[in-house]
Amino acid sequence: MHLQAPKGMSDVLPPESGRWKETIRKAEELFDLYGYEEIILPVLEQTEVFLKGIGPTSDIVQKEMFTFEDRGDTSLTLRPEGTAGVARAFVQSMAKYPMPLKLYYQGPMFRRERPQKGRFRQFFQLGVELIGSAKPVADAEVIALAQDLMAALGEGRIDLLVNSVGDSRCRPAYSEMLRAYLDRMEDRLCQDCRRRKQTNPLRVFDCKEPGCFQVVQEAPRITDHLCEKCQAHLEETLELLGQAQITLELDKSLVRGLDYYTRTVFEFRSPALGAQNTIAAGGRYDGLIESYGGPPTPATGFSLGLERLLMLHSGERGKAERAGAYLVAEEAEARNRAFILARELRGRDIPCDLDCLDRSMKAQAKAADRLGYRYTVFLGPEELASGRLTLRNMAAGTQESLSEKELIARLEAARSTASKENE
RNA sequence: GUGGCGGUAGCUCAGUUGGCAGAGCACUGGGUUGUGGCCCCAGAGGUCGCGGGUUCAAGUCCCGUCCGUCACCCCA
Repeated sequence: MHLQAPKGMSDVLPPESGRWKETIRKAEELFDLYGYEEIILPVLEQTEVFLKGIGPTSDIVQKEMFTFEDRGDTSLTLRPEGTAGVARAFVQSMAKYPMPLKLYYQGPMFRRERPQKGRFRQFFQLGVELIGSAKPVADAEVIALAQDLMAALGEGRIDLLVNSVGDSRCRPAYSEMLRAYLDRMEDRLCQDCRRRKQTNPLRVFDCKEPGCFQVVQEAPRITDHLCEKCQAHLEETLELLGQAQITLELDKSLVRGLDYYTRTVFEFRSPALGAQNTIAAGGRYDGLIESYGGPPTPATGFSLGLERLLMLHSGERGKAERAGAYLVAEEAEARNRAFILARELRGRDIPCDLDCLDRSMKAQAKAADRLGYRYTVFLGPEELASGRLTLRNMAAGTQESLSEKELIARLEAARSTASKENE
């Protein structure tokens, strides 16, 4: 029997893992720049958290959650997204914190879907939540932050789509209007949309069937039926984003799958991806925290799919480059010296490595090249006899004979040059 | 949950009307380069996804099953 990772869950191997780490590090730098602090949450929540937050009729809750009974009395679920957990933690422990609260989170999310390009059962999200402000400037800030993330970490064209889905005042009336319209057009809708019409009429806007597309062209848009306050909120948000020189498209058919969204919703999409082309998405959720039993608290945020973001970087894989040295040694005595020298170098923060497979000098030199070390140190028979070591600069192909002391000094000097270059 | 395509060496794949399981890359040893990259020689590496069936004979044909992939559904 072959052991393998569960369906839709993959190992992130080096050197890919290095790119992950680097991307996460840059994102965190940006979060910090905007004044967000990390909240570290459990990967499991009581199932109730997601039922109430995401909505019992949503697909995520209906068929995509990894849910199990914990010793028979509590139903637990692997988190399918991050916002519900943040809201739960807020109500549990942070309701008295000074507002606004600016939080970011990162980690794996889980949805039991059929995997395809850009969609996995375990996927890694980075997200931010700005809690406590109902003002358009809050929406504009998280969108601006997301935009900066795209600019710093994305590649190629990335489109920003924005819309408003209204609030508890204007959305119910609109939903009725839309459903009535769709009822009249029923015979032109596909099977899926006839079902959607009942469960979540807004989603008909997402359908790719040509017939439905035509029907939707003529359909009333939520954006044209917002109440006064939602309308003003949208206009102010767009105004701020315009002033910030952020280019976007007001997409009146943009809707989102999670029930908790109110007013502003947005998505960043790349045409370079497959069918799953949303890299980051989010919006406002003014009712969520109150629905968890907390004080009425407006909030807005977004999350980003790391795998999808990284998929944009096609094939560019530079050879790994390492400061420091690879130590090549032939005979047993030389190998022992290399081992001691490696400890000495590492103690001085100089990266180094050496053979542990008893391989030939040639194979070791090859390894030095493959691993990308800037220097190779040779402890061959000649070096052993003379007591001096050979330091070879791999890029230049030059080398010199040095005492161990001189060699260490040389590598230390090179290390500080290297760290300056990286800044 | 539904559908299309696929599964042969670590990776990418070839394998004829059923007839001894192959190539390139990577890997290991060696030659050459003063000691890596280029080149040359040699070597190691395979339950042909798994189970059943047809056949003298199955990687190849049939059935089932698992896994992967892309799309639908839905979503980061």
